[in-house]
Amino acid sequence: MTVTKKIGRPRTFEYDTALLQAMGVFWEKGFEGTSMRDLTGAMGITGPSLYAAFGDKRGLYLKAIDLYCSDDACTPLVALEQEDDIAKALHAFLAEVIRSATAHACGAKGCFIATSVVASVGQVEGVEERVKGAIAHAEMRLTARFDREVEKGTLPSRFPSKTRAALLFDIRQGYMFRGRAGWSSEQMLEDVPGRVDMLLSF
Amino acid sequence: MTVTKKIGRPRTFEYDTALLQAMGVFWEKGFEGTSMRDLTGAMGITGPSLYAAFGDKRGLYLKAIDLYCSDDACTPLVALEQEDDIAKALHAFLAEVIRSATAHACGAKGCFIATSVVASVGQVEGVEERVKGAIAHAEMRLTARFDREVEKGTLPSRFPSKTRAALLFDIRQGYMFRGRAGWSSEQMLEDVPGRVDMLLSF
DNA sequence: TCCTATATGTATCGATCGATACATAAATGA
DNA sequence: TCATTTATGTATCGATCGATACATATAGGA
Repeated sequence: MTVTKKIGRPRTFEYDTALLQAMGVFWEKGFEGTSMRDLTGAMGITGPSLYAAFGDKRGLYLKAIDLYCSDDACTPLVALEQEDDIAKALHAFLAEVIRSATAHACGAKGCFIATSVVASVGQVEGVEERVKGAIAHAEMRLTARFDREVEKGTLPSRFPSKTRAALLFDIRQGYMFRGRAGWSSEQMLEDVPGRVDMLLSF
Repeated sequence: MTVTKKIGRPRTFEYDTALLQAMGVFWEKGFEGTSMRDLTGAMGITGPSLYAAFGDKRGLYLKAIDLYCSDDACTPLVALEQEDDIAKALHAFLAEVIRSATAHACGAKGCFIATSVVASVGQVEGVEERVKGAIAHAEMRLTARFDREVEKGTLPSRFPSKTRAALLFDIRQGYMFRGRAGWSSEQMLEDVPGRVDMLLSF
């Protein structure tokens, strides 16, 4: 990676770190519930610096959403893709879903998209398309994981990867919702094995 | 029902109707995103009347949540309970879920609790316990519906009513989430039959 | 017909909202 | 060295926020 030198006074804060802090605040308080004071306080920068770097409050919000949806930000998906045994992979996926739903690094509960951003659909321009994109992206990766097993021969060729991926995704939403509502991870982990069996049945 | 006459000047608006209007606004805009101006405008009353009748903004919000959770406010549950044939009942339940997720009477999409109120958990005192209660209440009714079939003998005694009810509830959350994100009812209705079969398998 | 109790409408409160003007600081390029 | 460019810190903008004081209106009870 080349360090491109830019003219002008350099930033005294890390862009990505500040964005991550902002995401945490939005996650917990929602778009309207978050004030500029909340943001500048958590990000450790002043108002003008925030506006110069991220545009306005909405721009920062959309950038936080994009950050959450990018790369390996979704740890359950990463867990699903890294484990070769499909049953273990599904268990790892759901366990990680439950873990992140009850105790995420940023302190908030649930899923940033599913239990926080979703409420701003129709209120903040640019959110709906991003949520739609997040669903499509996640379901694509889930489907691909099932397809991998079909190609390996572990699952039959008639296995409905797409519909099972959709079901798995909805199960994920359920756990995220419960997590936000205060359910304990122990409560939710109980029926994981049974659900894994059902997801793989044919 | 006895009409209890009260002293003092009578209200010029209907309490329940105004509360329903308020719920619609909260549903669409969220707690923080809703202003008193939004509320008084939709409810057709002035600020002082609102405060006199509902306490404050938070009090009105909690009363709106209670209204949504009460009685037959949840039309999918009503559909599930009214149909005797369990397969048809499940289909009717999910069809009604999808219908209400995409085109509810109040104009908002998704589920008031699952895609709007959920974001205010931890932000508005009294919300978390209500969301928890709503989940418990819904799952109880779903479980009872499966148990009814077990008692009838339509489903075997070993049928896991409780875990299937939880799965059905999570499927509901998924549809509500997708509805809020802008999915069409046609898209969602596609895999309903397959999911009904899965819910009834043993 | 008063008295009490409740609801309404007008007008407005202080606080906080998101956003910015302005001067200053710190980097590069000529 | 000096012009240009970008970031920072202070101070503050008008708008809107949730909430209320006050006078007035309308009911039942004595």
